[in-house]
Amino acid sequence: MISFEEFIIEEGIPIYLQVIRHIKRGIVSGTVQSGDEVPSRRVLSALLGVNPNTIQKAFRMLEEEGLMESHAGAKSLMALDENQIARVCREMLDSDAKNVVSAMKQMGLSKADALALIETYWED
Amino acid sequence: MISFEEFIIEEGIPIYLQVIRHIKRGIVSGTVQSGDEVPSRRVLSALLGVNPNTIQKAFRMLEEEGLMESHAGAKSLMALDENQIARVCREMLDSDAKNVVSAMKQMGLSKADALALIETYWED
Amino acid sequence: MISFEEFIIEEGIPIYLQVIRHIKRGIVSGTVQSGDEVPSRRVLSALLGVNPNTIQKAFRMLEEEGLMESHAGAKSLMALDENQIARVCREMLDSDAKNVVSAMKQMGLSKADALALIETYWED
Amino acid sequence: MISFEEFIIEEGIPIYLQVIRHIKRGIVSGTVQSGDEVPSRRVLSALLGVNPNTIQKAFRMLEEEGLMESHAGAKSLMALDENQIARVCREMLDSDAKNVVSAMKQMGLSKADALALIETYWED
DNA sequence: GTGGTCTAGACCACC
DNA sequence: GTGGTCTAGACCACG
Repeated sequence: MISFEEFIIEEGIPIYLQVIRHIKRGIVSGTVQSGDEVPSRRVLSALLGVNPNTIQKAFRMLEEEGLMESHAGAKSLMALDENQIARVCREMLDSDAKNVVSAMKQMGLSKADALALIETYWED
Repeated sequence: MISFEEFIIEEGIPIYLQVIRHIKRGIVSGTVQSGDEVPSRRVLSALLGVNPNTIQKAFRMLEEEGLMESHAGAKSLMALDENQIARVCREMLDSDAKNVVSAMKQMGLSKADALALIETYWED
Repeated sequence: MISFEEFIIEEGIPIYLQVIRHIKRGIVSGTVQSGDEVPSRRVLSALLGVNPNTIQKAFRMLEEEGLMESHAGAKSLMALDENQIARVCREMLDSDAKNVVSAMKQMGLSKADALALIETYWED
Repeated sequence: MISFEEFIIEEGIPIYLQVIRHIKRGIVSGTVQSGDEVPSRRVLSALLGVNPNTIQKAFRMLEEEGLMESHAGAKSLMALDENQIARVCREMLDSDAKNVVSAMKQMGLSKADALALIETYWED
């Protein structure tokens, strides 16, 4: 069962995108694997305090991307092959790294300063 | 005059928030200073290819935060004191650093791996 | 035993309503009479390829309307008196006739055109 | 401007389908023509007493079917060519005629009885 | 003012 | 219990 223990909703970003991102990060870390069971719409929406439809939208997009399988009346499962896992890893790491580098550069930090800053926050 | 040369609109995030973020990052980098002139709503909306109302919304929120001053019929100017600059720097760096550290940790990267990844992307 | 030989499920209308309508049309035609046996939930759900709960819902509404009687462990039977038969006939014919007349009028057909159209389709 | 004067919501059928049907019947009757203006989402939803999204869904499907054109910030217009008009006419008349003939036959009416019934209701 | 999207709650059919 | 759909209200960007 995929965990949403430490999931915290951020403001300003669509919740369904945050749910997708959470699962994809789990794929990258290896804690989410093919065949893993996904919490039901009702359970997860109650856990996160959002509407079941918001969860449904996230799951539907994951299904359209070919990462999940849903069948009416049955549990939803992750369905990942090697290519998909590799693609997700590449996309997620690329996206986050690019974003933070762009932000740091815009704020005038040197590479050394940026790395030092991130190293500092790592200990939190 | 505050520059929007390299400003690129991202999808999925409200544009007015991106405009605010751009200016705040300029404050952090020092390229935006107190007294600097802000492009007019009309000019900036044309430059970015968005609606003047969207720019208006960003400027209004910056005014409410006390970072900008607008007067009818006159140029808008940045109005920053030391405390505000310090606050903005702290908030922006804190936010971006926390986000990337959280993301990397969720994806199971070690500190060394994360720093190496970011270092790689810095050269782009 | 009430027949569901020619029953075909339409999309976009709740199935339990279609089941109720099928039985009521049988009442109008006289092929469904008081005392007639109703197929069991299990048999009918298998025949129509739908879930037993869906049939259960249709039967429960027919019971609440006083047209059917169910007893635990026994066959369900139609229970119709003259008033109910008359009411069902009136409601069903009235509803269908009104609907088609309204539709044809909205589509600008003259009475003669509408009657000719229906006459054509009758031969199908 | 397309009229929704005599539009009455029926229960048991999705409202957005009823809105689509209303417009298509207008196309059949010729009261809805290419280039005709469509009431805005807000105006129509208020008029019918439903949610703007329900109207939006109907309009979106009409757009996907190629019968309407919508542009953000601008009025929506009907966009019909001869082939589309012919197709809509055929589909709508066919559907309504088939439905009523099927219903009347299931209820055991003869062709003469059915025609007489409809003729009676025409005068309403 | 316009249309587009996100979030929310209720209902349907299925297992 | 499950997922799928319909209706509802608020917000965003646009003209």
